[in-house]
Amino acid sequence: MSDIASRYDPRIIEEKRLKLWEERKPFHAVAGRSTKGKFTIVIPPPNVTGVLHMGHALNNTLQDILTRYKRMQGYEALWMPGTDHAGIATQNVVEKQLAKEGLTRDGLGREKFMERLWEWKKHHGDTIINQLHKLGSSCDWERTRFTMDDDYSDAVKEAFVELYKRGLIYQGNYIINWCPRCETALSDEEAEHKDANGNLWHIKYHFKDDLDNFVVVATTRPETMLGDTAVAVNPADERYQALIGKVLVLPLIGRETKIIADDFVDAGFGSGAVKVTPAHDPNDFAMGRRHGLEFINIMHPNGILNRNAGKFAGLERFAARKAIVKELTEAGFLLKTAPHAHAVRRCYRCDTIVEPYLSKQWFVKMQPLADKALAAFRAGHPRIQPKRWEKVYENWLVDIRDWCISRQIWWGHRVPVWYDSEGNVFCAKSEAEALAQAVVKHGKAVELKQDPDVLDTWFSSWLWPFATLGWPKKNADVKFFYPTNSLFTAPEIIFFWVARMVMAGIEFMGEVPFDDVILHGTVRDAKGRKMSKSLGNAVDPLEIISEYGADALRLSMVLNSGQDIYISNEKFEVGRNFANKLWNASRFLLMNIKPEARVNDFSALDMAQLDLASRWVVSRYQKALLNVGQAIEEYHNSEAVNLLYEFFWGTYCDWYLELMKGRLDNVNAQKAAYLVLKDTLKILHPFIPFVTEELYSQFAGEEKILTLEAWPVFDKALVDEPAEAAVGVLIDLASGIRNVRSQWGINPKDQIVCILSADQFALSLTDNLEALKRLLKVSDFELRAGDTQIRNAATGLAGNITFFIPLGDVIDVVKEKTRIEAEVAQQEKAAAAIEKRLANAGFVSQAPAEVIEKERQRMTDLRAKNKELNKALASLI
RNA sequence: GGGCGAAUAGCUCAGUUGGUUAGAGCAAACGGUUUACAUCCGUUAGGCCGAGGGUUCAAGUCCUUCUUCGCCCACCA
Repeated sequence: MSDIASRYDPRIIEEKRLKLWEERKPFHAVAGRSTKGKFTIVIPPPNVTGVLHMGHALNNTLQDILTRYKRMQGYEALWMPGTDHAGIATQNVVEKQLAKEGLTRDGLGREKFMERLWEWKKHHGDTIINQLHKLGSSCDWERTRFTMDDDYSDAVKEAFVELYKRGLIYQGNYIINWCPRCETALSDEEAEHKDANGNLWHIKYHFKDDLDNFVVVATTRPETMLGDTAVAVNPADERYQALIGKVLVLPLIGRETKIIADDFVDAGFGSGAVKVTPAHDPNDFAMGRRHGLEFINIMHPNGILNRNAGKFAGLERFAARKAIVKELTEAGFLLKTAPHAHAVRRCYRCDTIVEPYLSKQWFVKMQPLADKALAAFRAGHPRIQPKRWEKVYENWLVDIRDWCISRQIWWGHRVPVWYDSEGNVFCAKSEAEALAQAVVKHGKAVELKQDPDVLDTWFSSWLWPFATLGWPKKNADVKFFYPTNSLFTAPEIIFFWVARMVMAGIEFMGEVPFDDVILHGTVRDAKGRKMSKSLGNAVDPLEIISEYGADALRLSMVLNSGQDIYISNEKFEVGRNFANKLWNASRFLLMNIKPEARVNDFSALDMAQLDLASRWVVSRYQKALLNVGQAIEEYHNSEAVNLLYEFFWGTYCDWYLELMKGRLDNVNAQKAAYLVLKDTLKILHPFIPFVTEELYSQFAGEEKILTLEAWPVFDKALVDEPAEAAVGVLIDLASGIRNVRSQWGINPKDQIVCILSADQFALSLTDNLEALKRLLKVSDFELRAGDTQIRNAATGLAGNITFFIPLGDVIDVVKEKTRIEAEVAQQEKAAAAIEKRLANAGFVSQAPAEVIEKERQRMTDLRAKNKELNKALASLI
């Protein structure tokens, strides 16, 4: 240990710790093992296609902090890892790969395509899990789950069949969000609104019996006119009342269409007349149903116009738009084109503009589920942090809409529904069960065909908190670890995932799946932009780990976590430097303390004989321990790290270790120094697991798994307010003077030793030392001049009082004078302000007595301090 | 269009139910280092707390209006 390197190298140490964790598997959680109970977190399963990015790094660091902390506290802590099959995303990846080989999924066929998908999963599926290891995540890796594992599929089928039985799943023809590129339905959440600058085209629809006159309709999607089956006006709109029922002729294609009246129409918008395309617009669909209109689908699923589009058939939808506008213009039907900003829905996976499309899909009836979730939420479950998201969550539940869960892709859980030749539906967990149902119905075996569609990825993820534990089996894990305690995730998936997990939890387990939901910020670059591959501003966590270390990555990220997190390379230096400081402070101790000073706990300290500085640092440590624990419990991680940073660096290293240097022969003090640092390593461990565990092991003389060591217990008896006050004064005094710090010390008899440097101002401190002596009740103290520097100066300039002042310091004395003068003025100003306040009749009559007393005391203190400062000032000149 | 949030030092943020002279880290400038650490130590400078109005003995903190930014939701063709 004495030849321990003076610089911390995270690469070597982290690799070593990771190997040890792999061998010993310390993160494995066993149901029922701890008497203190469980602590459960489920990981937000990253997409199996994913590679670790900064968002994951933050998310997983936060989870790891809490998991390690709870584990140290004696809870049976389970952090459940896993990945999500990410239906559309994964299929897209593999399709791209196929495209490179000149293959398509249709060309390959469902079976072969699925083989390719599984092959891909086998080779690339563990990438992100491996990367999570490197971050130091203390997941129970043996339990790693994938949302398409066999037993997980059982859970998905169970959920579907159960909801179907309960009447909460239905199939129907509705307008849904359709992505023509992915050729699948999307849920409302998967079709994101994005602002776009479009046009509002005003088109003339002429009357059949009066071709010279016309009605003007405005549209942002002129190609949909090919599917128009009515024009609607508001029944109260006087301009159109007489025209209701009249027949119009659709431009370009000549189909006849009627004017209908519907309250939906806003007379104030555009011309007040709306073209109605029931098969290609959700509102028009509703109107179509109300008025019994014809539904004309003009488009193939891939966005190419079909034969209902007449001469425009075969054109892609936007090419068709262009062509139609051109023809309308040429034929004189286009009245005007006005620029129009509006929101367009886009596929959240491929950003393609979504087409409202009429098709037969499976839906979950959400109202009954949402009602229960809402009731639970209003009873306080789950708690959401930060609180401002609570309303967002609540509003979504209030305005709940049914969930379209079928997808026309292949990668995913197949809809567990079979049809007979007549189209009868048999919903069952297996084909055999479906067949049995069919036999009951028909009295004989018939041939069944399974629904070709798969389920929305989120239909499996919403079961994550209990399906990962083994549900629908009622095993010990489910019983012990459910419900989970905390869920850490990004606000983006509050609807996709969080709200739906709550619903599933209530529906299938009878209990909300987590107590707390912590929504953390987005990781951004230094300029505040979201990190993205396309912007090229993404910081790769793996690069940071190899350059600065995983500990540095974690510490810096947590330290910088406010609402959003702004990341740039130099921020990781803070974390790296901290780990190095920790390394060196430990090195210093190990080099300087005797073996018998390496004691186990504070009971080994002889408190009665302990020097002032050690009593001080022990007391400060106890307070840090208390506050850090509290901050972690409240999820205020950045605060916890700040406290630790300040305590370890600012208190322990900058002051205590420096004071220690004067009395390295005191074994009792060595014990204190050792104990405080050893415990500091413990409370730092959840944040920076690698370096702390390595050093802790060095201290122990054997390899330790720090997350399995007990969290230190706060001991109120070790809090020593007088010692804190006394050393506080010392520090106050010393801080004001350049370079005095290392010349201050407290000897084993609790006497202050002041070795004055070549700084004349220091001499003036005699007065302050007298005051300090009184305060500390120290019977005698030494004033000793003489370090190398002073001696050197003295040799050259003996006999002259100015020999204490090296030439450059004259300027410093002047500076010091200026500084004190400014301080005096400032304090006088403050004292005057308080005096004024005290003279204020309203203050005296209305402020609480203790506030007044405090203010009085403050004023007295300020004035007294000023007196002292003035004296010091006088002695300067 | 509806809702939510933010605005404090050059940057990132603290600032507890109104009650010290508004703090810290980073960056900057200056200075230091034979003796754990230059990934170190010290010092300095830098703020009408976004703007206006109000409540109060007292406002960074509470109320109100405005400005700017961010986020979420949304079927006005």
